[in-house]
Amino acid sequence: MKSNKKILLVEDDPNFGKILKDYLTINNYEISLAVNGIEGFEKFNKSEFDLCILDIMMPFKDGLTLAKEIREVNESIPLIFLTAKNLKDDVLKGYKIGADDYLTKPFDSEILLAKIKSILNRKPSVDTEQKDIFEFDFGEFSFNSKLRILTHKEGDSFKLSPKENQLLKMLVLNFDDLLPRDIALNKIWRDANYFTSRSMDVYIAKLRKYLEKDLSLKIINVHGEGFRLMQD
Amino acid sequence: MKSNKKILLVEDDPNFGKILKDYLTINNYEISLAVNGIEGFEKFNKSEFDLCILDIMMPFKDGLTLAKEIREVNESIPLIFLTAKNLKDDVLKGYKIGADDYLTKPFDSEILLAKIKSILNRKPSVDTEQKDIFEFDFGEFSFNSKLRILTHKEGDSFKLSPKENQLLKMLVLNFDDLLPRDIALNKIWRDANYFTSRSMDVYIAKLRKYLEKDLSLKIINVHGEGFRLMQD
DNA sequence: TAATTTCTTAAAAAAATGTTAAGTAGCTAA
DNA sequence: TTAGCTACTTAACATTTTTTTAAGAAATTA
Repeated sequence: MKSNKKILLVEDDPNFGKILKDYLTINNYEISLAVNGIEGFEKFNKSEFDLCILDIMMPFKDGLTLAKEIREVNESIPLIFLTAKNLKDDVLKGYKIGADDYLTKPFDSEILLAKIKSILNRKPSVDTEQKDIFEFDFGEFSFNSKLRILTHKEGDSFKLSPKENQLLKMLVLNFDDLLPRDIALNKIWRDANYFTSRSMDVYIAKLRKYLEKDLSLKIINVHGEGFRLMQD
Repeated sequence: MKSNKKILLVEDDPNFGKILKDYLTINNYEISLAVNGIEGFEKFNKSEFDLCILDIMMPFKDGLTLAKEIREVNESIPLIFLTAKNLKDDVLKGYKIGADDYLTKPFDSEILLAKIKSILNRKPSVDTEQKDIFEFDFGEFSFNSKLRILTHKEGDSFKLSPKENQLLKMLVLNFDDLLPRDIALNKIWRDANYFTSRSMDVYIAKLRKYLEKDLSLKIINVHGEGFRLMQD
């Protein structure tokens, strides 16, 4: 049985990398092996993977930095980190980036295999991402989320900060519909707690200020649920 | 911000269990602590949980056996195992049952927290959230349970509170049929006792007030059983 | 009839949001 | 290097919304 699942393995130790690659190959995964973060990112961009296994400690570009870059391009691909030592800080950073798991070397290969299976067998998640679209028109505004510029018909235009931009983009993508708080927090702030939530409220206030140029547009709150960008 | 996520923690060491429970409680999770597999399964069946943390080594009924029973009833709830030693066999069995993760004692509490967040923040899988119905028509009303708006034909519309909304949704889904009190309490209040029951009565009264715009609709009480939304 | 359950209203308590401003950290240019 | 800029977070206080609790009346059941 061929699993036909494709895994990107980034590991700087060539011996260990080779052995791991062979082991996973025997178990019906298609493995692309990169020896450092730079090569890893190149390979990642060249083809489509189902999972990444990243060593954290690597020369040139470490696994966490690589993970961040990967997350910027693809926000849902599962990431497994390998740590040489049980460095708590690295582990926590990894989770913050959006790791699915981490393993401390030396680890048992069967356990890695079990983890991989467990992750890949998960039901596919809803992909909310719409990567290519970055120009939007709504109300009297046009909004370029790549340049982070919000322009009003009359000529006024605002440069948006990264967070303002992401939040507005999510609101616009869900125009007239609910943008759940948790979803936005986990996507933009990568964590949902009291403080990130308050921070989000501050950003909502900022966006409201921009949008008040068009009186027909409103960001309304659905108490306890989230926000909704709508037009009368 | 209240996370309102409910976790079933099954751990036979009372000291450790208590400390872990407190730690997670501080971090805004609602914890139900059971001291063995038998009690764990009882608690699991009594209310709705978002996640289970199971110690493997326990008297009477070990964590793996409990996990199997839980899986028979609920095939998607995330499971985290705690193992006293790094017993490979247990770990593999755990994954086979459908564990999301395991942690070897002693573990760092922050890491457990990161894992919990990571698991709970996963995007909802396709079959649960996405296909969810949230638009209903009944009597002279249309009801959007996502935006929590109940609209009467004449144009009147009400913003519903989260609890009003959930309760109405359950009534509508069981239109003309009995909605058992316990079911609703466990689902919405996540607990069935005297106080939640009184609270539910209050909400029933509120819903009746909204619905009286359409005289043909009624929420009738089935004494000792529950409520029934019906139309003459 | 006594015990239990439900109805209703009001008040109290808890939680979430709106808004402004101060604090902080990182970056950049003089 | 410092001063200034930007983005973001945190604090503080006001306000709104939601939920719980209490308590007496009414209804139902045994």
